[in-house]
Amino acid sequence: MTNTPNPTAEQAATDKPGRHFIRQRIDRDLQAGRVSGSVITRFPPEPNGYLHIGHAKSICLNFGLAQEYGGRCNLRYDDTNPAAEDEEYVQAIETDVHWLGFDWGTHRYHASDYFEQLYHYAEALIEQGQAYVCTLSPEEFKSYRGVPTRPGTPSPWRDRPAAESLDLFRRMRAGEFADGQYVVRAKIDMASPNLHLRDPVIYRIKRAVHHRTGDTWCVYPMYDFAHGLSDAIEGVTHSICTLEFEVHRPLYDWLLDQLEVPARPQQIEFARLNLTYTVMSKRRLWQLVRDGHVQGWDDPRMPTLCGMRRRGYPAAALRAFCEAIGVTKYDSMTEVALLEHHVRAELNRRAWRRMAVLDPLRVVITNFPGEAYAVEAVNNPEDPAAGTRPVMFGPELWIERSDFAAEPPPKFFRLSPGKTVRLRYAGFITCERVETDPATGEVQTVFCRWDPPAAKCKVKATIHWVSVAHAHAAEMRCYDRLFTVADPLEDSEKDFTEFLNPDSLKVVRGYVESALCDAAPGTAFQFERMGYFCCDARDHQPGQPVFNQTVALKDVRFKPNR
RNA sequence: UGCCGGAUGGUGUAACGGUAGCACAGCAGACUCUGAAUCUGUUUGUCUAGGUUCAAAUCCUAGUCCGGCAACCA
Repeated sequence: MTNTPNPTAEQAATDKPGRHFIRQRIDRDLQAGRVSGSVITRFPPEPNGYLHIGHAKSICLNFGLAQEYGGRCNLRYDDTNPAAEDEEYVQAIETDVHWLGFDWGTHRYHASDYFEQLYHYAEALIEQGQAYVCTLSPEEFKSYRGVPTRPGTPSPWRDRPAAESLDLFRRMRAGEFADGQYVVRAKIDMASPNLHLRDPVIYRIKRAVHHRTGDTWCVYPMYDFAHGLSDAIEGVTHSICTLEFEVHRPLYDWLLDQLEVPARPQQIEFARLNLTYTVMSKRRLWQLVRDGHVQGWDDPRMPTLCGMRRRGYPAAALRAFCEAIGVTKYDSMTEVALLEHHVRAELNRRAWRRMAVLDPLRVVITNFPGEAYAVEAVNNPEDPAAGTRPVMFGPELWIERSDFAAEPPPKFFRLSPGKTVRLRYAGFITCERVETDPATGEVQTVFCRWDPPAAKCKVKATIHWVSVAHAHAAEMRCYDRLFTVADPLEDSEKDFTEFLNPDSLKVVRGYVESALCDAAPGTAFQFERMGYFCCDARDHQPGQPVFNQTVALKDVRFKPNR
C-alpha cells in the first residue's frame, strides 16, 4: 500500500503478532467507521449440554474481543428448540463462564425473549411475499429440495397468496394444526447451489414445553431465522461463529437485508478447536456419560469445563491456552501437550509444594538419632512470600517404590543397594540392605544409614518421603488420556469408543504429609517430583483426603534411552 | 463429480511483495536439595506446476489434497 502512513507506536502495537484475522477485521471496521457505537459480540450457547474446552475458545474470543475493544459481550441462549433444552444447563453454563473469568453483567438474553418480535418479523416477510406457508410433508420437502449437484423443485405452495399464508401462520400460532403439518419457508431460490437458500424453513410447529416460555408457543423459529435477527435486536456488531456456519452466511445476510432491523451485524467464522486424544462433540460427550465410560459430565477426564475444573486445571491456564492457539479458518488439531504446558506453567507459579508418596515402600533408618523431629520445608520456591512449613521426620519413612531399584538400570540416580540419595530437606540415606518377600521377590523394606544435611554429600538425586508415624493415608486418582489414539475419529470404520484407554483412571492409596490432610476442596498442590494434584471437589473430606492428579510433572526419567 | 472454505517444521501459529519468526513437542548442554522450574544451544517448514516481478509464503493461472454443506437441530 503506497498510501499507508508511517506506522505510529499505536499501530506498531496493533500490528504485533497475535493480530488474528478477526482482530484485523474489527480494526478495519473501526477505522472505516463501520461500527457506530462500541464493538458488541455475543456468546450464544444452546442450553442443551455442558460447555467444553472448545466453547472456552469461543468464550475467550467473544468476551476477550469485547474487553479489548472496550465493548461488551452478551450471553445469549439460543433456546429455539424446546425439545432439547433445559434450565439445568443454563445454570451450569453460567457457572462455567464465570469460572473462566468472564462476566456478561446485565446482558443476559435468550432468543426466547424475542419470540414475539421474531414472530412479527416472520409475518413481515410473509406480507412482503418473501415467505410462505408450505404444506409439503417432510419427505416431500426433502425430495423437492434436490441435492447439491441438482437444483431443487419449487414447492407447489410457493406462490400461495401472502394473505393466505399469513392466515395460516396465525392459525399455526393459535395451535390449530398438528406438529409438522405446516412450516413457514423463506422464498429465496430453489435452484441455488447453496442448499440453505433453497427456501429454508424458518418456523415450525412443535408442541413442547419450553424451559422459559412454557406452553405459550407452539411455533418456534429455526436457528437461521432467530440467530441473525437476535444479533440485530441486540445490536451485535460482530457475530462470531464456527466454520460449519459459513454456508449459512448468505441466509444470515439475506434475512437482515429483507427486514427492517435496528442494526446490521456481520457473521464471521473461525475454526473450532480440536484436541488430540479427545472428542469434543456434544453428542459424543453425551455418549461417554450415558454409557458410563466416565463418571459424569464433571469426570476429570472429560474435556468439559466442569471436568477440567474438577481435574484442577486453572481457568487462567485455559485462557492462556486459548490465546496461544490463535484464531484461523484452518481446521487444525491442537496437541493436548500445549494445554498441559499452560496448566503446568500456571500451577508452577501458584501451587504450594507438598510431599506425598503414591506407591509406598518402607525405609527404616538404622541409626536414627533420638526422637522424630520437624524439618522446615518451603511452600513454593517460585514465591518466597509463601513461606515454609514444618514436616515431621522420623526413623521410618515411606518413599516412592519407583525411587528404589534393587538392580539399578544404567543412569538410575536414585536409591539402590550401597548408593546414597538426599532426602528432601532431611539429610542423606545410604542403602545398606533390603528385605524381600521370599514368595514374590518384592522388596518390602529398605534399611538405610542416615547422614545429616551437614554431611553435604554430592548426590545426583533428591527423593521425597513421608514419615510413617506422621503420614496420613489418602486416595489419589491418577488420570491418563481418555483415548489411546490422537484422533479417535480418524478411523471411520470404528466407533470412537473402541479407542477408549482402559487405564485412563488409576486409583491408588498413598500417604501424604500432615499439612495436606485439612486442605480445602479444590486447592491445588504440587506433590514434589510427582505432579500437580488438587483436592477433589466432591469426595475430599477432612481426615479422608482425596486428590485428583491434574497433570504429571515433566520428567525425563520416563524417557526411553535414559 | 455442485457450492463454500482451507493448505507455512511433528503440532499450532506469525509474515500482508523485501533476511520465513514465535510457542509447544523433540534433541543436546548448563544449573539445581524436585531427573521439576530456570537458562543456553539445536534438528525439522512455505501442497504441486507454471506465470508476473529486480524480488513471491504473499499476486495471477491450473492442478492436488483436506474440511464443511442435502434436520421441521444448533
